[in-house]
Amino acid sequence: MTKTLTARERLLAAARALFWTRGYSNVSVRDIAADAGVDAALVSRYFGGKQALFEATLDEIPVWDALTAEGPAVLEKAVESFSHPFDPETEAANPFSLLLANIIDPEMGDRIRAEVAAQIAGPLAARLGNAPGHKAQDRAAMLLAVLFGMALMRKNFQLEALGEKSTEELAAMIRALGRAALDYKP
Amino acid sequence: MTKTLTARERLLAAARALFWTRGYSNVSVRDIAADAGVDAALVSRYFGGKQALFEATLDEIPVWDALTAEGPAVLEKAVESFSHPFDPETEAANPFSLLLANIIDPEMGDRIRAEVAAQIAGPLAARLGNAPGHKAQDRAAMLLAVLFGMALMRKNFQLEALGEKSTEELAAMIRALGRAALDYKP
DNA sequence: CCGATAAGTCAACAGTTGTTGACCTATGGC
DNA sequence: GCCATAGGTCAACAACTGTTGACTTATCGG
Repeated sequence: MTKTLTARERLLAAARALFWTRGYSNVSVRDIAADAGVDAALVSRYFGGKQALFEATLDEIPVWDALTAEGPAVLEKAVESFSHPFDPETEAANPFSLLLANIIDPEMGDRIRAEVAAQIAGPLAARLGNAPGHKAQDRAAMLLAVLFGMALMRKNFQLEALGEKSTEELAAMIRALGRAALDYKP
Repeated sequence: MTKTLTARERLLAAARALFWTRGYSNVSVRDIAADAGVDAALVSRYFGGKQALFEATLDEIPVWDALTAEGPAVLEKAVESFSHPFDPETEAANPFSLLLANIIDPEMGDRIRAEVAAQIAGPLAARLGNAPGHKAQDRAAMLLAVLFGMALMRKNFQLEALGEKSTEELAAMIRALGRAALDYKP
């Protein structure tokens, strides 16, 4: 029976939803506490402070689908994970939103950069593999640029052309750009 | 003789440099005043407040090169304006940095979205023009995704693979993705 | 039933934010 | 010389930030 979550759990859930969408320094501990329905002092009590609470939400990032795929499925999984419809509810649990929302942050930018390098860019390059005239790191960077670029245009810049597109149409657009990234030869 | 700038001018210059790189809510009026070497009260005196000062810096955005070009030169100008080496000095005057740094901001996000739609995405789509099976808005959105995506990977996420690249190498990568964007057919 | 301990509230702290009104201080016209 | 005025400083304000320690309340073992 999980009807009554503990205050700690409610804080963590509220923190994730807010941090992942608005960014670290745009969220106060009082905002989080209010959403969780508890006192703000509990953030320091239970987690040790605002920074530690943010760090705790980072531990909840799931492993990226595309990194467990093989061969051509890597691109297809990557495309899939970036073409879901834009729903503000779901968005609070989207790890890529977290990265975008906090990469600008003056306090957490470095932390996010490290996370991306270690959990996303590095593993992706390793999975793409090297080939003659095909530096894996370059193609990984280009693929990520395409994926995050399309997410940015759709969710943050909210370009009119992308707002109305279905999952399939979006997937086709991202797939076309993703192929160009993976086919790139210097 | 412009040896001694007026306090108003120094405030505007400092505000642009800070707002365009760190983002609106990550900069305090005291930060700006300190950089300008004047009192923070002058921000409200001369501009009417922090928001009005930010708005004043938006008026200094130059017209994007690519929007004055014709035919294939549109892509080439666009590529060029996104492949300059990453220099923190120059960056403070880069309008695309401004857009990236403030699109997340809870207070200024809407303002930036409007700016992009009116000054960038709209004009670009108009310049690309429609053709059978070639919706201009779609291709404009994809091109912008490629451009901003690569800028994001290079300057914000600071991917290792892109840090060492020369202007020509970067231009080649962005050009390859840009072509895929403009060639896209649904 | 009773006391210990966990779970949570409350008020207060010191620091920072944007903004305001009172004040100072050069400069130039008469 | 004098004083009006633009140009600028200073101290203070209310609101908000993260964090702390004292306090209250509920739960449960004996």
